[in-house]
Amino acid sequence: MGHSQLEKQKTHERIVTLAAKRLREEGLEGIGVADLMKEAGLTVGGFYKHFASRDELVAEAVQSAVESWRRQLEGKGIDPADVPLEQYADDYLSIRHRDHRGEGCAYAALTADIARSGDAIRAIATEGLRKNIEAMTARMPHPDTADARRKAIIASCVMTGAVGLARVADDEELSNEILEAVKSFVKELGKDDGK
Amino acid sequence: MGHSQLEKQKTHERIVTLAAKRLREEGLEGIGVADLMKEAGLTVGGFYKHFASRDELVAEAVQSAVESWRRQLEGKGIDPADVPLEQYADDYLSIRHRDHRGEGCAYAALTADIARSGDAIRAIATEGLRKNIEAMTARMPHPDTADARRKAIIASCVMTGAVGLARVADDEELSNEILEAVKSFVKELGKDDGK
DNA sequence: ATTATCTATAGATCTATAGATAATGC
DNA sequence: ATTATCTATAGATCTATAGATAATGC
Repeated sequence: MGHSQLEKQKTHERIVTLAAKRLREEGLEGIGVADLMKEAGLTVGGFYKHFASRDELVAEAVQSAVESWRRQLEGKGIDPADVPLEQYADDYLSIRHRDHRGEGCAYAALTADIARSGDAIRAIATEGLRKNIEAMTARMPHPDTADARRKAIIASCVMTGAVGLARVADDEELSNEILEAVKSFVKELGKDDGK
Repeated sequence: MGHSQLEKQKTHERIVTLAAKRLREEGLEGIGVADLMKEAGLTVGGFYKHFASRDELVAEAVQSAVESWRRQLEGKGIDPADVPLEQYADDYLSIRHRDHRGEGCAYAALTADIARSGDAIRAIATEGLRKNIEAMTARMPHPDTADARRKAIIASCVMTGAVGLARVADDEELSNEILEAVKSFVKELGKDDGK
C-alpha cells in the first residue's frame, strides 16, 4: 500500500504496460477495468485516480503497444534503425511473434479494433504507422527514393497481414506456409536488383 | 407476425445476413443480440428459437461474411473464377471497399477478432482462407506452380493488410497512398515476366 | 492536510429464459 | 396441437462513484 507520488507513477506505468499486453491479447474491449486492476495486484476503486475513463487507459495502452518493439530494443542497447530488413523479417514473421500477441506488433494484433476506435486512438495509431513506414523506408536500398517508400508500404502491409492470417489459420502447416512465403518475399524486396 | 416454416427460414437468413454486416462493422463482440434483433425488425425473445447461443449466430455470420463476395458476384451471374487479378485488385483496394466494411472482406474487417475466437469460428475462417488462396493461385500466371501459390499467399496478405491499415489511417492522403502502392504491386505480381 | 488505494455499491447493459399471444398446419 | 414471435425479467457483468482507510509530506 505505497502512497508516495513516485509509487503512484510506477503504479500508473504498471497498469499501462499490463493493459498494452492484455489488450493486444484480448482486443481493445476484451478485458475489463476490474480484471486488469486485479492482474496488476490492485483493486478497481483506485483506477479512476489514474485515468478519467477506461477509454483514456486504452489510448495510453495503444501508445505503449505501438512503441513497445522500439522500447524493447532500446532496452537492450540496440538502435532500431540498425536492425537490417532481413533480421526484421525473421523476427516479425517468426512463430514466436505469431504465438505471443501480447508482446508483439500492435498493428498485427489490433488493426481492426483501432479502425473501429475513436479519433484519439486512431490519431495515435496513425502517427505510429507513419513512423513505422518511414523506418521501413530507411531499411530499403536507396532509401531516399519514392520506390523505397513504396516498397516500405508494401512490406508493412504484407507483414501485418501475414501475422494476422497466420493467427487465423488453425492448421499449423498453412500458418507456417504463410509466414515463410512472406518472409522470403520481404527479404527479396530489400535486395538492390529488384525493379 | 408470420409464423410459417418458410417465414422462419427467411427470418433466420435475414438475421444472419444482417449480423454478417453489423459484425464486420462493429467487431465480433461489438453488437448485442437485442440490438441486432431490433435492427432486423424483431425482438430479443425470438432469438433463441433460431440460435442456441450468441456464439452460434456469430459462427453462422462469419461463414456468411466469408462467402459474401462470392455470393454477390454469383448474384450478378459472374463466376468469381473469371474475375482477373487486375480487376480483383482494383475492387479490393478501392476507397469504396475501405469505407464500407459491412459489405467487404471478412478478413480485412475481422482478422484479429477471428484469431481470438474459439475453434468453431477459426475452423470456418481457415477453410475460407484456404479457398481464397486457391482461387488467388488460379488467377496467377502458370497457376499449377509452387511460385503461383506463393504469390497468391503474398497477394492475400498484402491486400488484407493494406485495407486494414488504410482503415487505421485517419489521414486520407496516407490511406490512399497505401491502397495505391499495394494496388500496383498486386497487378505486377500477376504479370508473367515477374521472377 | 492531502491523497493513493481499498471496500462496497449504484446504474447500465448484456445473455438467456419464462410465460403469453397469435399464427400455422394436421 | 404446435410453434414463431412477443413482453417481461432474472442473473451476470461492466463502468464509474462514494466513502473509509492508511500512507505521505508540508
